[in-house]
Formats: sequence, structure tokens, C-alpha cells
Amino acid sequence: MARPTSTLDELLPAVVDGDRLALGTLADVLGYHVAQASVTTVDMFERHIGERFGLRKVEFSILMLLQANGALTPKRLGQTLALTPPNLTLLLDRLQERGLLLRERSQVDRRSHNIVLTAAGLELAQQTAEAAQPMERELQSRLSSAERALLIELLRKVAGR
Amino acid sequence: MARPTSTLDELLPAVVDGDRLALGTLADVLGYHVAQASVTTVDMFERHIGERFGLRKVEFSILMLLQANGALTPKRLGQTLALTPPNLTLLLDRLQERGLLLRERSQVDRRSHNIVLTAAGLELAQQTAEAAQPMERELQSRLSSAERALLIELLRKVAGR
DNA sequence: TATTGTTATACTCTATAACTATA
DNA sequence: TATAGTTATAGAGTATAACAATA
Repeated sequence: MARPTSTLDELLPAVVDGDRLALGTLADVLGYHVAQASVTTVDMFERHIGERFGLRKVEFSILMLLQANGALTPKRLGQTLALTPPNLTLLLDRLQERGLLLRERSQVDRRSHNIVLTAAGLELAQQTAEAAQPMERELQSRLSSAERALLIELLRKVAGR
Repeated sequence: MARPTSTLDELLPAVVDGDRLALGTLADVLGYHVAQASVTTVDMFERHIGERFGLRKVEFSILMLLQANGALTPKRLGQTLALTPPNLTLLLDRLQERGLLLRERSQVDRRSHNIVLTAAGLELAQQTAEAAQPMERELQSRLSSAERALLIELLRKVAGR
């Protein structure tokens, strides 16, 4: 698969600057392509939502899940977003300090909390949900609407949940 | 989209534990699905390659790119893998300390380096490339061969490079 | 005893700024 | 002046272990 490595400058670099590298085995490694695609999606998120609203990706996801489901326990948020409990505690601290959500101790099981969006949190959730639309439209230059739907369906199969 | 939030425990949680949460706006955010899929692919990488060979994802990618292209400059590796120069310097230090690669100063442009796999590096590249095959086969339970090929093609469009 | 969530801590990952050397 | 790479530093992200409160 590889051209043999060489110490001779006359033969190097193998490809001129600006060309794409041969991927070799990576061409068939799904995780590599997922990681490369995430460079694009993370950049888009930062430009459309992250910088504008001072939100990290996971914080945005938490707002969206609370908006869509109403109050949730940290446990369920953590399961859905693959966050460890200490990590989630710090994230919720941060959002609570910004006045976006509240922790209410459950009356049913007093070990558990219900995380509830405040009015400000609901407002920010609505604003960022709207900002997500032009973000997704920016993808239209790379992906048709049908391709985009198909891609999401395939990614959900990989995620398996 | 959301059931109104409530402080009344009798109505909470909105969904019982174990059910999937409503995604709301997230259902149409490609980046969310990319991130969720990466939970799966990262886990697979760790089990098949990361833990077994003591390699991080990016280190594996560096080995694969050097295997497929022969010697490369840090600049080209960084462009391909979206790594900042300081980040890459540390990664190359680590791989060099393990005896997997060498930095050779270019005779053509003495600012530049050629990164060359050692015999040990080439050997490890071959071993990990082989280990990637059962890793990809593990995906067959979630994705047909055709779906997998299509998914990779769509992810490449999103990555745009 | 098991579960929910927190605190304490550390390690990895990534970014920015300032620097060296070469061009 | 500009570019390739390094050093120094800090911040963000994520993990484990030990703990408190409750079931």
C-alpha cells in the first residue's frame, strides 16, 4: 500500500503541498470519516450558535432536550448525552449560575432531581433552536436534502440509540 | 414542540427511565448525530486498537497516513488531521520517543522536516491496520456493507476534503 | 445494599502567544 | 517579511475515586 519511506529529499514530499494525502487503511475506517465530518459540524456550530450565545455543544444539547421533554433528571440527561455524573454536575452548575435552569429535588424520590428550564432558559432554547436552522441550511452546499436525511438515518444506526 | 415544564412531581419525569428522550430540534441537527455516532466509533477504536496498542486515535491516523504516503512534513499531517502545530509537535515527540518515527531535517528547505516511520513504526502500522479490519466488521451488526459505503461517501461530502 | 448526585482530583485534548531558524 | 516548527502556558473536556443522602 505504501511507497517505501525514504530519507532522500529528492523523492520528498511524496505529494506536493495542497494535494490530498492517500488515506490508505483510513479510507475504510468509519471512525476516521466521522471525526473528519465533525470538524465541519463543530466549526458550523461554533459560528452559528457557540460564539453567538456563549454555549458549548453539550450545553446546547441539554437545552434542546429539556425544551423537547420538559423536566428531566441528570441521570437521563447523562445517559442520552454519554456524560459521566461529575461532568454533568459541573455543566448543570454552569447553566444554573447563568439562570437558565433550576434543580428541584424530587418529592417522589428525594435522591433525584428534576432539572427545569427557567423562563430565560426556555427563551434561550427557542433562540438557539432558531439559529440551528440557518446552520443546517449551510450544509445544503455539500449535501442535498435527501442525502442529509439519509446521512442522519445511517448515523442513528451507528449510534444505536 | 415541548410539553410545558412543570414543578409538579406528579407529572415528572416526562418519560420513564429507559425510554428514549424526544430529540426535538436536535433530530435535525447533523452535528448531534455525528457526535452520537462518534461515541460508538470511539468506543470501538479503544477496544480494538487504542487499548491493545497504546495508541490514541490521532496517533493511529498519523501511522496510517505515513504508511500510505511515505514520509510527510508535519505541516501536511497537521492540515489533513486538523491539528495545530503545537499539538502535532507533542504528538510527534511521543511517537518518536517510542521509536516509531524519526524527524529528518529537509535538505531542500531546512525549516522543514520529513517524518519517517522507523522499522518498528512500519511494523506497528501494519499490525494496527490489520486490527482495523475486525473493528470495521463489528459494524456489520448495525450497518450493511452498502450502507457503510454510502455513509462514508456522505461523511466525506460533509468533511469536504 | 444499591442508587442519585456531588466533590476532589487528575489526565487528555486543544488553542493562543511568543520564540527560533530558516527562507 | 513570511514560513516551519517549537516552547510555554492555559483552558476545555473527560475520567476515576471517595463521599453524602436517600431508597
